[in-house]
Amino acid sequence: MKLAANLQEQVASHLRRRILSGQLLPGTPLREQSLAVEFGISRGPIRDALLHLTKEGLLIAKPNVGVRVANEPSGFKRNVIVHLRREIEASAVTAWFGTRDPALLKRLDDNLSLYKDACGGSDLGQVVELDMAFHRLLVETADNGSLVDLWLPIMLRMFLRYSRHRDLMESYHEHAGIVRAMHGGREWEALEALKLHIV
Amino acid sequence: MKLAANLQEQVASHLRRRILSGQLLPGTPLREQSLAVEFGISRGPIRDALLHLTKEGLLIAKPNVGVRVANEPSGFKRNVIVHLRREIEASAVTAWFGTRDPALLKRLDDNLSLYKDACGGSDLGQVVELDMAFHRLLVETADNGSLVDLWLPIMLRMFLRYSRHRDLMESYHEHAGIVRAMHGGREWEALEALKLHIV
DNA sequence: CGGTTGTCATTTGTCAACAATGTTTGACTC
DNA sequence: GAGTCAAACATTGTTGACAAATGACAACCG
Repeated sequence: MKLAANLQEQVASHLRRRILSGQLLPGTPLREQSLAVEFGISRGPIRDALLHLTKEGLLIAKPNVGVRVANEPSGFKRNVIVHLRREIEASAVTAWFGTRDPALLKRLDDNLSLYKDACGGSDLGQVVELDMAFHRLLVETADNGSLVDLWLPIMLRMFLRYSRHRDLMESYHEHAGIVRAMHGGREWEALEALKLHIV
Repeated sequence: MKLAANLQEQVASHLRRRILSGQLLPGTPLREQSLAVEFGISRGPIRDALLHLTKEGLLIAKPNVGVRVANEPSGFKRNVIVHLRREIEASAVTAWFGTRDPALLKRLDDNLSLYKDACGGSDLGQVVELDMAFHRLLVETADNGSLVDLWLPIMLRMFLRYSRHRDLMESYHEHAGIVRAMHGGREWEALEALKLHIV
């Protein structure tokens, strides 16, 4: 985890985690002034952070009224999101099989062992963090990470209902299966496992 | 064109148009202070607007340094973007064929006639505007427009190289072909025309 | 001469006060 | 008692001043 230099990023990261871990439920309003006193800073950086999160799809904003935590996507929208994520991550994995850079495998292995522990524990925020980190690693490797900014808002919208749709340990085994196929150089198997994992 | 109440939106729209129409080339730095005096307002709303456009992918930001107009996506990234746009817009059109609401056809027809004129003229900004409006109409109809915020940043990134990759009049005929198939209730033909149009 | 350090101008980051807008409350009318 | 209006409040929008970070360039040292 890298710590951001500017307040804006710090606030954004903090709020993002609180939303994704379910501490802030959909519909909860976020007031600039309250957050400012909570973080002990002025409203400026708070505004920037809220704008960030709004564009990422985690908050929705109404002019002159404020922002609140976004609702889970509808079934229709979620279905589209699933296909988009598959498209992006599959493209990245396919690209990796062109190079088979072992550096990625190392990082995925490291992530996996942490993820396994987290799934056993009770810190949902940690689980979300590592799950996202895993997929981010996949996306980052392709084309100098050019897909990340495309992928992130899509991923985040999907994770708005994270807590409700997953058996954590099963999720770990799916990750492990993907990495195993990559280790073995079995491209089709990796892509298939990835596709089945993203639902 | 709807005029936004707050300065932030006005600035964002204005800059967005200048970028998409090619008046601001990739790499061009945008300084908060300069823009503030140019628009005759303070730096606050400018900041917000730049943050907006950064999240939309039109600008890239470096902390403590500033923003500049983003480069065209790489070939690899562009290819992914094409698939994402196809997925989103095809989903929307498929959903429309479930209802066949004639209101959309009316709006598309109106857009088409304006678009035809624009493609004949020389105002590239106008052409871009109407082209985006056409596809936005498609996306907006499905699921109460829930796909728009997903679709917009993807669309915008693709339009960063708008001027270079299109014969305008041919683009018009492709739009017309899609609408024709929708009028006739020929779903497969509409989807196929859409897929061929997005390249 | 190559590299390093210090200074300076430029630009973004942060802040607190003020203005404008939206929402709620409560009196007033019918 | 239901509806309407206005005033009070809460919240976001905007502003200008100040602080901190960055990059360029010149002076300095090896």
